[in-house]
Amino acid sequence: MNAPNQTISPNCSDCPIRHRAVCARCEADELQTLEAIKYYRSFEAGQTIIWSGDKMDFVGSVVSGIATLTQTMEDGRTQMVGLLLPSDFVGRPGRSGTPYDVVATTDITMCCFRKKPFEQMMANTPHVAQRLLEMTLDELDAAREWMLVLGRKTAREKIASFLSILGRRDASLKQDGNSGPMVFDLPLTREAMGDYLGLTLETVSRQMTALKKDGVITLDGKRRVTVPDMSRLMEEAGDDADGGVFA
Amino acid sequence: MNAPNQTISPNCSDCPIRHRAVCARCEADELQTLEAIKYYRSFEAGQTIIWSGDKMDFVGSVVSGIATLTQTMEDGRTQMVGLLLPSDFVGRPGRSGTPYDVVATTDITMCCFRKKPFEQMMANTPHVAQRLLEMTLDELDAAREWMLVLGRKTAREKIASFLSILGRRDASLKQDGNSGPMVFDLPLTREAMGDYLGLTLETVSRQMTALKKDGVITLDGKRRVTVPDMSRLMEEAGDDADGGVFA
DNA sequence: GTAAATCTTTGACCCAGATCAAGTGGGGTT
DNA sequence: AACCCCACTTGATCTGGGTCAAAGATTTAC
Repeated sequence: MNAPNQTISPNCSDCPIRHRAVCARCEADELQTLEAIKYYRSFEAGQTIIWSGDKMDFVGSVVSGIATLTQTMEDGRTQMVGLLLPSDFVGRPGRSGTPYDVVATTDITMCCFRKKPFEQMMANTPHVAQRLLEMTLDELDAAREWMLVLGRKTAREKIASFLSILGRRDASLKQDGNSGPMVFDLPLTREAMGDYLGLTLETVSRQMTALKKDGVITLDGKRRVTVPDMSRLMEEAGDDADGGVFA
Repeated sequence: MNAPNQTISPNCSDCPIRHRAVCARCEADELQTLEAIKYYRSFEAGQTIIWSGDKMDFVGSVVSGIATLTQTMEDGRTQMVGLLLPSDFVGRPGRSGTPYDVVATTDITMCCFRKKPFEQMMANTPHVAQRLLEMTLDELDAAREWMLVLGRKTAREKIASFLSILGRRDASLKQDGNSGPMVFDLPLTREAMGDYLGLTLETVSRQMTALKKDGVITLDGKRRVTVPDMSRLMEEAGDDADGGVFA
């Protein structure tokens, strides 16, 4: 269906992901194999990277761009079950398929490893399996936190939770020393936000407007968000002050 | 807070969990250590096994009884994020705490391993880490499937999804050759079901009545459910015929 | 530069599920 | 047997968010 570009790159120095993903250890001696089997792959905005049920012959990390994990019912209702931002890992070592679609929301580049050799390497390198386990536990925590959002929060709280998570993710990526107001771009349309939050796009729009009116956020255009007071936003989200995990 | 009973048992022959959990391999040579450090722990219905935020110094499997994983907001809204049935594994190797409460719903017995030695063993036994990873991926799939339920399904579909998952879990435990109608007991109150499904207890009750009236299920008392036609139930749940994963 | 296609906002109305408020019924205890 | 305690059911009403519809506002295409 999609014919992705595919380029081989000899080293990982341009991966901005050392600190989170597996790729983080590309230079460790025992992982030189990773370096050897690594390749880059790009997809255009809107392309489906993997279809639900398809076999997936690689694992990898997002280098730049954004993708979503979505589940769809026969009648078209869809729920986003994950958001892949730069540095996030995709892949299910030991599994052949995915139970959800992976869709590029923007143009996206990924750093990939073919699954077979990756798994082989995993079997020989205990700490990689442990690292993978750790990442998977993070994702599980995030998914469970999101269950609370979906099951029990109001529309306003859902939007605030989303913005809060996104803002924190964004800040940690660009290593903001959280000084001053937080500014970031929404990587999703109102409809995609609705699919993440279990809301309609109209409700998303209305609640964004309401948060703006109440001074919780500022909008510059439709997509650029400024949060003058993070703790205020988290209060709106109904979170404990400490905030939560989200990958 | 809770002072659980604690008994040391010399072997795992009474664990009905060989096929799923880590304990499954108690007899493998390389895992004799597991046998050595194993112990049993019992909790009464209603006891909180671990409080959110507490450190958790063990991992283990449920031998008998049922426990729930729940998250609670300051104002008391709660969302169940997982259900632990016999054979399910609890624990976060490499993590010190849990981000949710683990509560015994019935009297429960668990087969536990102290975390330190368990982790040590994990580091030396690659396939255990891989097994753990696999189990965690299962849980992640289940959590994501549940996100679709919470975010996009109607009350009736939620109830049907819950019954369908529970019925299948129950059948696989007692190795039913799915012959004839499926019968099982609800391990949860209407309120707990509501907390799982993001509904109020009244809505749960009403939808149960409606499913009964429409012949999708039969109720014997409040808790015993009969499903005459499983595919009918799954249709009500809005699932693809193949059904989904749930741990 | 204008047209077409999106994405977003806003308004009017409606309905599924929440909330509030009585009941019902079974299982213990004395 | 009479009482209590809980889990559960059922009814009446309310409301947050969905649905339907119609404009803006941006971006893309030619």
